[in-house]
Amino acid sequence: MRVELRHLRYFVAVAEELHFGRAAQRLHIVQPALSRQIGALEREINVTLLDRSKRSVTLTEAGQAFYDEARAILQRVDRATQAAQMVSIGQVGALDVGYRLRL
Amino acid sequence: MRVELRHLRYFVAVAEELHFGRAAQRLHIVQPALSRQIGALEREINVTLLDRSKRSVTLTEAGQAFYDEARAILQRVDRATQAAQMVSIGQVGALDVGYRLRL
DNA sequence: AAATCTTACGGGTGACGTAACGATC
DNA sequence: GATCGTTACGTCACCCGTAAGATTT
Repeated sequence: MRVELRHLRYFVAVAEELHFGRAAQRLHIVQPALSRQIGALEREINVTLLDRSKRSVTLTEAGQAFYDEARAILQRVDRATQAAQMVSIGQVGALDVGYRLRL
Repeated sequence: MRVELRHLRYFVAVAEELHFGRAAQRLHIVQPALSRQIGALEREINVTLLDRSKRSVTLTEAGQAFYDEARAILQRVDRATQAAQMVSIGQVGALDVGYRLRL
């Protein structure tokens, strides 16, 4: 298995909600599906990201570090997509806006 | 559909090889599978990333921009994983190395 | 016992490989 | 006609939802 953006999207939701049920709702999936993917992620990178012991979910130190990175990565993917779209629109053959786009 | 790291990994391979056959070999998949995923990516973000017209594959302007970003994103995922592993190892309960890790 | 996360199990989507097709030189 | 990318088609993996289980309070 390899890490996919789905894993990051799911983990970010859990990290922000600190609750599998609410995170699952937010992702429009059910709790077991979310639990499995988080577990698969942790196994894949061989790191425990969440502490489920104390009746409440909390981030481990590694989980906090990974959360910050995951969020940044997801944002960067969005920005990369938008940038490509901008360049694409700005190209000859497409809608020529008549000026250079600042990226 | 949503963009996944698989799409970025595949696209980076094609962007570097500028040849679907060689890129597919490098990815240990067959050419049609690669072609489909690249097509799916282009459709998803609504951007033509590659020019297949002139007998040789070349990057469009948008493709070049997206390639740079994709590469950086993939590297960042690797670094995020490694960082989480470092923190994890450095935590109490795991193998305690006896000093603070520099991240 | 109620709430919450995990494990078991069956079904459907989609990623892949093989084969056929299209296009370019 | 050889090379290379795309489309068609069947198969299999895996992601998901439902149901059952484990655990904590």
